[in-house]
Amino acid sequence: MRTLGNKPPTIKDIAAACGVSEATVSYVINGKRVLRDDTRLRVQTAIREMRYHPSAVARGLSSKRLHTLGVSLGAIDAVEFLSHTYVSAILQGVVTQAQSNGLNITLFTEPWMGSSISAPRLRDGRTDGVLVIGPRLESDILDSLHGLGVPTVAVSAEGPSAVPMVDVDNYAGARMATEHLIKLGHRRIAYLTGNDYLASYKPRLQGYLDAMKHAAIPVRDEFVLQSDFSGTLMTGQTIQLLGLTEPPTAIFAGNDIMGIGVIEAAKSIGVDVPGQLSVVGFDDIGACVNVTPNLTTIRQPFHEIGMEATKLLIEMIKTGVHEDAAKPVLLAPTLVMRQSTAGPA
Amino acid sequence: MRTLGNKPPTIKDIAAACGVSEATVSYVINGKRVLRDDTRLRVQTAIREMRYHPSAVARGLSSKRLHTLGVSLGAIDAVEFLSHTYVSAILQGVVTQAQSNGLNITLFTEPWMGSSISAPRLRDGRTDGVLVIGPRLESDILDSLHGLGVPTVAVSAEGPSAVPMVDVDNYAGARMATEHLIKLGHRRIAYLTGNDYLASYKPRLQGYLDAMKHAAIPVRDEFVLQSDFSGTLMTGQTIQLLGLTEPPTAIFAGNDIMGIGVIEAAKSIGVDVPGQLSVVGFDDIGACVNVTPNLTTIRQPFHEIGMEATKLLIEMIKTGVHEDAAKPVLLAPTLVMRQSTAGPA
DNA sequence: TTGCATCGTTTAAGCGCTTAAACCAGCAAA
DNA sequence: TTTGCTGGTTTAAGCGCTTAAACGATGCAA
Repeated sequence: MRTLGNKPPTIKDIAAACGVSEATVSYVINGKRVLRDDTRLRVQTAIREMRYHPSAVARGLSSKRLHTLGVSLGAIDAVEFLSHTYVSAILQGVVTQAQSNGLNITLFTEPWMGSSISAPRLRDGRTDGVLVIGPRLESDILDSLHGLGVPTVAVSAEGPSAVPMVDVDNYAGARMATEHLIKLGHRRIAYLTGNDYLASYKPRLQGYLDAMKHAAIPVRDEFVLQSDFSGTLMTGQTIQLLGLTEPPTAIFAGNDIMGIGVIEAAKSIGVDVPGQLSVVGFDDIGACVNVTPNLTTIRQPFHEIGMEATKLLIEMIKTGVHEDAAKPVLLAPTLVMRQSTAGPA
Repeated sequence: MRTLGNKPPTIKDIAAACGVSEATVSYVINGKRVLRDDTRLRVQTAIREMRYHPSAVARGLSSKRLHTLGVSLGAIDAVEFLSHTYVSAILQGVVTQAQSNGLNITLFTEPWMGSSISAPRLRDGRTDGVLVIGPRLESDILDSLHGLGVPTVAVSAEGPSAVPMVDVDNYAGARMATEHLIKLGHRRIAYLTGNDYLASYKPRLQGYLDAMKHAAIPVRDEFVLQSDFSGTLMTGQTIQLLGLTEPPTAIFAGNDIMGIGVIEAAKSIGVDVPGQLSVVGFDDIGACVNVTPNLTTIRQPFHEIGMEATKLLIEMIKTGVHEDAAKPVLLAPTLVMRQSTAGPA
């Protein structure tokens, strides 16, 4: 047995050991004042020898900065959310940027309980600002945080909002995907849209619709389906689509998970991809290259999204201001052509 | 333009608004003393109306608890590390457990710089304890934290150590995998081991060796290769193995990424899996079911590992003690049979 | 009536830092 | 010799909480 928490040295201990005041030690640490060389050296040595490190908490209390950014995944269930590879991909970007600015990341695990309860918690001094990833559409999290004056940046949220936002250009991506199919000669193109509580799917649907319209291809009602990530629903819908008397020759899936699901479903009923059916996804998650055929998709620059959002947030924290209703930063998607698309039979 | 950070109300404001002392407000919040009903109600109302939430930092300073657990991915590069799906899987377990205990998670982004620099930073009051995931073998992080009295639990670390550890039973898993192949009739079984700075691969190798020994199958030197996650090295090694005059009929890969790489490499040179070559992986990451054929593998209970480690850590923090040199907690792996293994040709 | 719990609340110290303001040589200028 | 700087350091207040200890008002037994 061993007792934990033998108390770490404080600034007082260092000051005493060196025969100087606490203020002097503080100035040595923060370099905010010129000190005599020998004093500085003496203090630095003591710090090293006594393995002193200032308490972030005490520091935070007096300086109002904890050098930590909060990430709220709480708008929807944090655990489930983390399981989506795209969330970890964004998180990687966040960590990269935070790391190079000497900041740590705190994951808020509590689910969003509405502005009156949750918002104040995100302002409890633990973090200098908050990054909100993929808030549910109906959540008031962004406005609440903004209202409380918490530096906030959102990723994959619905605009316009007073909070700066970063996202891939969903509209452009969807249009790109659809136009790719049209260019290949497809005209019967179906679209599978994702969970309706996420912001990304509206502009994607619009991109699909506009691309069709622009090519003067009428959109059939039965070709636009609301799906979700669950395999069963997706499989059923794919089979249903392919069972139509005039089945689509191509399916644009709102994300890769669905795209892969479509491929599996098609294969399961003996429909050849891309021979009889072309499939395009969205996101470019790692699994795309593990399906046969590899999934053609629209790549989201997740890492950049995370980095950019974090950069904006750090900027806000530093300057202490931001423009109301800044335009969303939309990063460009790219078409990644693989093996799941070809001309129609 | 808008200025951020309009100051949140403090306990003082609430006290003033209610005409009571700050202590009373504190007691209302923490319930550590009996108060008259009307006082309590009055304070609670004010708290709600003024949207007050206590500063975690101030609280942390006086009570030495920030209700936050630190996760150090810093032993190796945090960003790269996060990209491994198994890290996010463990993280999910950590978040699950933390969430149900009302704790948040802080990701430490700084790489490990040696005990004298990094260890004190992890004791800066920002977190109540630290979870170290997959420290590099040569790192002294565990001993340093232990020496400083920081509540610490390690995942995927090498034992024995004074720090409590949680991991899958790597030895049992590897042995299970190898025995599965032996049972199928294989005798020429190769083993591809992973990066040598991670703790998991030693017991896995030993499990393989012992299984072979137990079956009285001599292990050929050329069948045991040190590989890593990079596709190029793996591909080359697979092709090299299959090019031997007496090639292996089965390959046990130290993890799924390598296992999938082996399958791809085999397919690329026209070797049928599992017809001519059986492959087993380790981990059971999602991608296993996206390869053709689906990868047979040893499943690690990542979620449970994360949960268990977090549970231990919370326990340590609560009690303030832990036994020196506790036995590592090893969770049971399971064999997941899919399509990449069959009897030898 | 006095003494003594009991209950509800306040006082005040302390957590470990930062930082404006005060202080105190030592030195140059007048 | 006095005055006024200047550079180096200390003083002390404050950040927003928690909590042991003190306090005052009641109620009750002796």
